[in-house]
Amino acid sequence: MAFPELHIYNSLSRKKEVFTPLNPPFAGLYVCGPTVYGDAHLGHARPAVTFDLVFRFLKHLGFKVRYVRNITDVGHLENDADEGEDKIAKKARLEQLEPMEVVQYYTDRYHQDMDRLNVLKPSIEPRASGHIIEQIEMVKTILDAGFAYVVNGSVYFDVTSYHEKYHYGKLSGRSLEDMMAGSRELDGQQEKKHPADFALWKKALPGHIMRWPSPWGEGFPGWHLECSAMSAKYLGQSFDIHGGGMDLLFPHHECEIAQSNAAFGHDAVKYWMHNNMITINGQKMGKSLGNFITLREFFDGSHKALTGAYQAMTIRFFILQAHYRSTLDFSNEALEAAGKGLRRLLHAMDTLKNLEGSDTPTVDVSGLPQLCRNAMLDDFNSPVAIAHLFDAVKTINAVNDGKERISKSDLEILRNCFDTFVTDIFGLTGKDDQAGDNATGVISGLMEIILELRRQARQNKDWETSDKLRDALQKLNILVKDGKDGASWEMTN
RNA sequence: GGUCUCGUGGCCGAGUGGCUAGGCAGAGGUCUGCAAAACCUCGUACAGCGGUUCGAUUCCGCUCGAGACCUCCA
Repeated sequence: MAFPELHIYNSLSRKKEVFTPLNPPFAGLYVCGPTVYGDAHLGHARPAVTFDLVFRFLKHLGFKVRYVRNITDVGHLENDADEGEDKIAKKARLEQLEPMEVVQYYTDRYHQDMDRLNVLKPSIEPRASGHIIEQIEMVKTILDAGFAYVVNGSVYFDVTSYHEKYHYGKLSGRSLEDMMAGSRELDGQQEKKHPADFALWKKALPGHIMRWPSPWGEGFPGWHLECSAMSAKYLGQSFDIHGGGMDLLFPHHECEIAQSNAAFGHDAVKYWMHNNMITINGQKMGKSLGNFITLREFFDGSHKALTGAYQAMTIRFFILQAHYRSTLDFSNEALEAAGKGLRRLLHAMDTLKNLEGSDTPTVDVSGLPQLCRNAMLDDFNSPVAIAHLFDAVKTINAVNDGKERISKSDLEILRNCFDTFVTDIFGLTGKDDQAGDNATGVISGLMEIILELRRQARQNKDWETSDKLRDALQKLNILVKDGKDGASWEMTN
């Protein structure tokens, strides 16, 4: 089977490259998932949606994709005054919970958020805590290869000796000398031979709750090891695409590269993809800055910076309307704009269902699928593909108004194109995700009754009753839309 | 300080050496009992200053400004 030329921007080469899978028709994709010690915020939605798009599009192209996205439940070290305390462990102690209880709680909530964003589940979602053995094995291999050393029950990666044979810093474009200058006093710094050395295995202090036995004593795996170990386990020692946020490029991914080379003797990853950050007031939204808004707060509008609640689909569309390598600035205005645009797009899809073909067409839309496809083949350029779809929206409306005519075959092409791109690839749906299926059914039943009563009132020119119903419904965020063929309604939060 | 991005019309955001995306807002219009919704029409913007070029928003240099990474971060 031949695949069309997909161009992917590779962070390693800093340019777009033609995607050539290692083992067609298979494609391996690994993405750094969340550390589950808090609710996911808008920033977490970016890689989730971005690589969901990659996942969906690769499948659309005919690849058999294995998508691995990990859950980090061992926690990374805190580098503040807490002397190397594990994030998960810290949260656990504060809340008087078992560490795994915290992990379970936030993992479940993460899944709920992802479901609402219509992010497909990855093929495998491995947990770091479930792969301690694999990580220990990898540390052993790196030690045997001579690229690590043991100090005091901890194992450190020896960047200096690694750099003699390989190139440490090739992903981030840093030199060892620079890192020397920029280093600062951290826990364990005295134990390291070089400031850039990083922990593969860390000895657990007495108060540390999360700990596992190892050849070097009780401890826990280093910050970067889990991704190397788990990607190798599920995708092999060489695989196609590794993704994650730009902020992980250094040191996390740089260290992953070093670990893989040290352990396997070659690079593991062919294409590195990095999504850019979401900003708020021009600044990165992030945990450390405390300027984040959780997805749940968006869904229910409870954060004080929000002027209202936003549907999950609005957030998804907002993200897709920007290219994944650009920063995306959040504001209420921008989100509202996205929501309205999305509604227009979905509304046109409805209209499309009812159009009829003509034998004397005045428009030609047969090129649309190729335009959308080409945009996506060019480094997943969803905003351009969406722009093409909006051009088609204009045509759809014109046909609907009787101003233009479309051929039956073009109509079929249009329907397929919207189904394929809007629904399958962009994962945008019009279904209301706020209420459960049961409640939704009841609501639409009630609305039918109410609108029928209102229709009767209007027939009798009883405008007072008609307007009263309309206004009352509006207060419940239900918008009544009077059209030529009667009224319809919509939830507007 | 080091490494690196970016600066597009009121807002969000694509893209390109010449043919000047798209969405939202705004203005006008169609429809409507009114309104809303829906639909149609309308905007030559690319930080500043130089340079290369027949021609630059797009290439180069400088200035100014913003941001990311260098420490956990998506």
